[in-house]
Amino acid sequence: MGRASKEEAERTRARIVETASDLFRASGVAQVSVADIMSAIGLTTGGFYKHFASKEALVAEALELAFTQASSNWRSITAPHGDDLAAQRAELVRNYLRPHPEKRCPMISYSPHTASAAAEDATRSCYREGTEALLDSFLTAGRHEDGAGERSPAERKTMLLFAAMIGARVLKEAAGDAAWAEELRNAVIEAAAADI
Amino acid sequence: MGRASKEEAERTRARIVETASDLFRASGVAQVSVADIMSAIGLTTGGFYKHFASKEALVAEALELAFTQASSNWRSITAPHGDDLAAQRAELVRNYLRPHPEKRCPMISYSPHTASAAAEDATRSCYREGTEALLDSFLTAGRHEDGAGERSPAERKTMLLFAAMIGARVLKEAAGDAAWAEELRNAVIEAAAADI
DNA sequence: TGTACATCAGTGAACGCGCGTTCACTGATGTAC
DNA sequence: TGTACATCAGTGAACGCGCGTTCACTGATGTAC
Repeated sequence: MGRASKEEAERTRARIVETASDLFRASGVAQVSVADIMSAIGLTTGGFYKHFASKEALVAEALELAFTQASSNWRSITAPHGDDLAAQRAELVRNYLRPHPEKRCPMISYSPHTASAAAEDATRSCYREGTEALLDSFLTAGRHEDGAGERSPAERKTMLLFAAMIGARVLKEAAGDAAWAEELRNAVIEAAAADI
Repeated sequence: MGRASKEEAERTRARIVETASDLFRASGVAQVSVADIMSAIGLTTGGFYKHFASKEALVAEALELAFTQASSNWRSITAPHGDDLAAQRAELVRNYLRPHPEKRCPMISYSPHTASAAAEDATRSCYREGTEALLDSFLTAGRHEDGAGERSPAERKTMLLFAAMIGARVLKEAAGDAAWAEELRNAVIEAAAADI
């Protein structure tokens, strides 16, 4: 043991953020303890506080990373469809509503924590900005329209789709298998494919 | 103190469920302790276990009550609009997306708990059935169509709206004030009013 | 109807557990000469 | 370059706290005679 080198320490810090980001995303912030995270990377609990002032301080960084990963994942999904924007958006929705046990959506996984009083302002800002980035990315996958003015009717319909895709997953995750959950999923996918 | 009468005990039990239902709905299951509930009705913690085997057993009953109240609330919203089904549905959406700090939506408040491993099957079934009832109520507010066969295209669009309304609120509650949250809300309301 | 006893709703302290955080300690790393 | 000392990443036990649950106890209610 003994003191770790500067490079090692920096790598440890990064691994804490990466591991926490994955675990929080899979199970939620409240369900994952500091000890869970540290033992997942083979260290003991106490060392955590050499890198972060509190668990909450980690949450903000983990959330930021989760949004970065989600953003890049969305780009990789839309990219193959070139200029066919409706196809891009439809593929995004289809992929979003496919069941992934591990890679859940940060907008959903972190929402209970962020909505609670325990969340610091930094966490909430991060959530706000991360979600806005995903929404923007979703909008440009549906329609090109630069200009910070009013949303076009088409954009407002795309926003409806965005909300629907998230609502469908929230209900699905809470309800598990249910005929209506499958129907909701299909209704959202159909609407995405049909340009509403 | 001493032993309470049968009628009193029955009333106590009912008050526990009512109080828990309100508190869980406002703050989430994990954020409300057994002591919180009991002290809210002026009793001490220990007495709780004369009525329920565990906190989890209460959750299922509280959730059922919350869904019953939400259902009856939805009926009171749609009722004044008589046969104008589009207006019924639009009013439901508008009301749902109005901010109420206390009367949050059980589908949202209970979702983190129900989605977690801590939830018993009874709780999950209750969530499933309660949500199905609200969805059915939302569908018949949008369109009359009895017959358990395939959903009509119009019904599938109404299901999209249902998911969107919930997704918009989840994001709004986590993000708080944000321009895009307001835009999402307006997009969903607009779609409801316009029959999509 | 009156009496003696059993029941059991509610009390409040205690238990056990998990968790976030702290702390004295270790020893390799970094630094000053 | 070599040496002596300070730093500090990581250890692992301990602390404090909140929470779900248990338990011995109280005394009014319910019941059996």
